Amino acid sequence: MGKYNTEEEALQNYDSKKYRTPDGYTSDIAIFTIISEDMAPYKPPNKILKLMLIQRAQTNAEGELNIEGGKWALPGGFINENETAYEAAVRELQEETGVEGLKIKHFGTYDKPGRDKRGWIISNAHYAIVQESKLAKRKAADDAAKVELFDLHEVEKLKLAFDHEDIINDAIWNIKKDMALTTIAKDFLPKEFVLSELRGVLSTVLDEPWLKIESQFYRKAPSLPFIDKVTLNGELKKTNKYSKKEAQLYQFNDYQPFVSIYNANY
Amino acid sequence: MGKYNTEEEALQNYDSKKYRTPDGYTSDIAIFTIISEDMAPYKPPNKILKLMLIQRAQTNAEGELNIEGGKWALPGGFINENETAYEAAVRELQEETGVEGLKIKHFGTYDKPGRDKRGWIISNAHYAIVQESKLAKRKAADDAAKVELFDLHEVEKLKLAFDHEDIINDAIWNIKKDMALTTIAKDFLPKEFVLSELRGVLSTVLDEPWLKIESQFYRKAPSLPFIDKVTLNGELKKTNKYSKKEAQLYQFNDYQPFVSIYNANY
DNA sequence: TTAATAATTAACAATTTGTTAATTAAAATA
DNA sequence: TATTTTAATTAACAAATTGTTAATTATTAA
Repeated sequence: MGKYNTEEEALQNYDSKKYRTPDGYTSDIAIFTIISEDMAPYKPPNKILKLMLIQRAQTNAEGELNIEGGKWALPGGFINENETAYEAAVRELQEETGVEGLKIKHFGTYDKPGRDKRGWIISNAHYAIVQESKLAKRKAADDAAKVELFDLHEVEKLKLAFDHEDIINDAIWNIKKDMALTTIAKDFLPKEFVLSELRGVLSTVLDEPWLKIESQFYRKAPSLPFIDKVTLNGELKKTNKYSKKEAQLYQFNDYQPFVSIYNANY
Repeated sequence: MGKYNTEEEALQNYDSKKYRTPDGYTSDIAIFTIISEDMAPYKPPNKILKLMLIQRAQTNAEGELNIEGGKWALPGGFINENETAYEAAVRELQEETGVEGLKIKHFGTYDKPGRDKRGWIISNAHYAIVQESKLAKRKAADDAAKVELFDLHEVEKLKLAFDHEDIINDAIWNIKKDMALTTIAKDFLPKEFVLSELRGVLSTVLDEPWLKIESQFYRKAPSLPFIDKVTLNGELKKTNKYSKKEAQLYQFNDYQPFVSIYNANY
């Protein structure tokens, strides 16, 4: 027979100090945006994937030297007891950039011993997709000296804090995977878009022959089951935003594509 | 000028108690196996996906009432300061089942406030794939009263501890996704297998027409780029293990298939 | 008026599907 | 021994989809 007869008694006696517990629980966010460079009128703009990073301040609000000060890092912060890592990421995205209601996804946990000199600190990594326009009102937060958007090849050259180089590489890998396997492309696009815009977004991360060869993409795309031609009272809705001839507008529908390696095209 | 002039000084002064920290950091593992039921000689066996669960003991080693005692749960335990969640999962898999060197994958973090009555306890969820034969030597561990393999539809009826129902549903969803998109089927198969075995493994979790319709699967499968026909000094290697007529043996190669929803077959 | 441009359609051979049927080899049965 | 049964494998063929090249369609710019 045990010392405690009810779960209540056992709970009251539970000692969380029996095990060594983490010194911190944090959320980091890789914030991606795709910027459009207008090359010429009546031409689809160049699209480039960018990652938002902050430069950690040398000193904190109290004037103390900051850990990993001066290095570039993913925005993020400590998780509160009454929220999940995901909720903290949403909150921090709002705090860091002032934007909300965006696509955000947890993709990994980083807990390698020694990753943070301050102690046993666990990071939950998320990526977020933000429309370029919304990032305009971004502002430097408490700990951030600077906020900047980087090309992915520029990121490689930066001095990054903690294990953020690993996290960023995983984030990029995850966004590529999701771009190929899910309809997240829609989070980088306006509600109604033309095929060249869709191709531009996909091309920022994917490098497959069916995408690179224009004619192949344009022949297959109109019959993809998860996008529809936009109609306006029975008429096909078209636009001249990027071309002289009118181009058909498309929008994503609710179809959830499911693919497999066993019936794919190779 | 800050109070500290070097990072060393700042670090020494860093107070991990400034933030509320978690009360525990754990790893849980959904251990899957596929059991083969021989239906008749010269017939491919029925394959069924099973999940290994433990029944939490009513009392612990000290005779105290156990939290969530009597309920079924995923095996798992506390993570040590000097290891990652993944390493803890590997260690615990070894402790629980005595097996090692298996496919194991982290698929989620569970940290909803209130998920564990003992406090702010975070779980990192993994799934593992274990050959049925290796599970034979499984044994009940410290906290476990019983260890059992369950069909997925049996699991739904069990009283599960903590938020393990959510974790298990996510584990099943992840194993389906990975079965469709990666070559993990190989972890459920012998090194050399016949097409009916491969189809049996895929069918335990997938329910697509190209798989259900026998003739379609058998016509397409031989040309999949990630499996090869096994040869033995120039000759095709065949077997009679499940059929009267000899069947071709196949093995996975290193080809990493990459699929996308934009050039899939619908 | 003409050239240039991006979107779109057309055309067609090559390949891949979906489907049904035939063939093969060994075991089980009569 | 002859016949039937079974699972694997091949064959056959129409339908659909690809890969590829070329033509067509509105515009704008020259």
